[in-house]
Amino acid sequence: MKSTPRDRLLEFFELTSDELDLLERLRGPAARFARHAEIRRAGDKVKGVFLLLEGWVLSSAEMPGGQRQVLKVHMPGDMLGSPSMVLPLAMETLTAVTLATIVPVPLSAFGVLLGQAPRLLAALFLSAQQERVLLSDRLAAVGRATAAQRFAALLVQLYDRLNRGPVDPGPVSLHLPLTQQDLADLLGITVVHVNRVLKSLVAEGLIARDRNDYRFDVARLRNFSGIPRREWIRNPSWFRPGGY
Amino acid sequence: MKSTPRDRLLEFFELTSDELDLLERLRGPAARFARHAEIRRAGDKVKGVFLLLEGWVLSSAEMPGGQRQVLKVHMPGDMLGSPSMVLPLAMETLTAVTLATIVPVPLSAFGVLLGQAPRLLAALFLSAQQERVLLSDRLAAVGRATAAQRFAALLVQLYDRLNRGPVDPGPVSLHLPLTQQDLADLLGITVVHVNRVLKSLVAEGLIARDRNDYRFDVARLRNFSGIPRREWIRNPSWFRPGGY
DNA sequence: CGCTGTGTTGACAGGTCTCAATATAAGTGG
DNA sequence: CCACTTATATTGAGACCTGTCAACACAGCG
Repeated sequence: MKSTPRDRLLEFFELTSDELDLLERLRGPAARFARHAEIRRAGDKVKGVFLLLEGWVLSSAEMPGGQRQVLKVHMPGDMLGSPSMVLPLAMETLTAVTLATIVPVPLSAFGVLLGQAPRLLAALFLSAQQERVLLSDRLAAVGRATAAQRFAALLVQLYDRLNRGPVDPGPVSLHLPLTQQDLADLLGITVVHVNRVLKSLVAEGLIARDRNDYRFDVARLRNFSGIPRREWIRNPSWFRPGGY
Repeated sequence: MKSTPRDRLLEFFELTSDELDLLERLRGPAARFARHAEIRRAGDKVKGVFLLLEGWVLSSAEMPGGQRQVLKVHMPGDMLGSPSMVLPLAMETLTAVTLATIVPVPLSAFGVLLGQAPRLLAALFLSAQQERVLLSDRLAAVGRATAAQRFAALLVQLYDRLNRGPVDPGPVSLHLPLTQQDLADLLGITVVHVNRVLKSLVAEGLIARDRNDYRFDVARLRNFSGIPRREWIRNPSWFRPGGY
């Protein structure tokens, strides 16, 4: 039961099959990218957005010193590169972390979408607001939490995206196809320090780790991270896209 | 020539006067908030969004230890609290930093807006993407830059919002109605450290300061900060909201 | 005038980074 | 399948940035 772009658009309210079909028709041909391949670089001219069908992708900003800050871990169903839609030159580099299947959506096609399917546009609008919430949580963690708490927050956030249950379960396991360098760029710390933080979290019993497989108690780790659980609205009564 | 909500919505393309009038009609009565007054607290039930007509407002997330991370400095014309639109409980606390005039927009009214004016919705969608870009730049600065660079980035970003010229001017001056505690919560550092950083930036000649008035060379400070200048699209050819 | 918020400074502790070396896993070409 | 190369992980020592605690200066306000 993997997530698709449809699922992501249906996050907040239902859409008709006509609306969803429109999205399908606008798709370009799917392309595959190997691990570590760059789908688009920051600074490239913006030609469109991308739908992620399979695999994980990182979007990151690059600093002058060659450092990078990973902005988001994208999973199947995500729309990639949408913030750069308002820019002539892309702000984020998109890098595959696993073998990834991607469908480019040219800006012209996206314009049609926005013009012809107001309810779809509304879904995209709410989705953009959701992304702002997630980014804000990341900013709060990076700005005001210790490295260990940031890692805890990351683990929990990734878990939340993969399992959207109504309540926190007990111990769970999670496989991350990310290198410690990826984690460092995600958390805003050094590779060396990532390693030390992992060791200390294991020592304190907050997580268990075998390679890239992590086991932890969601509620306990979330509490440790300091980032609250986010509940999302669903079919809000105030929302009537498409008129009465 | 102060900015209004109209200006913000017109950032990316033109709107008809009918569309803008719709927005005006949905406004509730304006309210005023004194310096340091809280307009809404994180955790409050989300009842709507707010339009900022006058003054500056901070939106911030709060951490368990009582710490806070300021997410954005809002200026006249901004829509406040929109990320929380997808949440039952607000994620950000909104605090006036100057005497502020604010118009609440209930969610029901906002729903009407989204349903009846697809072009307005499109403008809001692009605006949300723009906010994602700005938030991402902040995350990159907080995650991968020194405290001095973060402050430089903040100064330049605030300048950019107040003066949107096509090219970086030479020396400019800027008054910030923010306490050093505000700056600390914005940059993810301590008040004490803010003070030290300011002193060192002055010592190196990158900024001049008199109280809350700062003078600096925009291009030089931007270069020091490591955050690139963002150019925004305007009337993109691909964008045809409302159909053909 | 005294209170309170804000700014400033110093000494010290702690978290994180840098540099550097080694270990382990993964990938490649023969 | 092995030998080699490369990527990734791990560990240590010391420097640096930033935080903590505490004291004092200064400004705004009643």
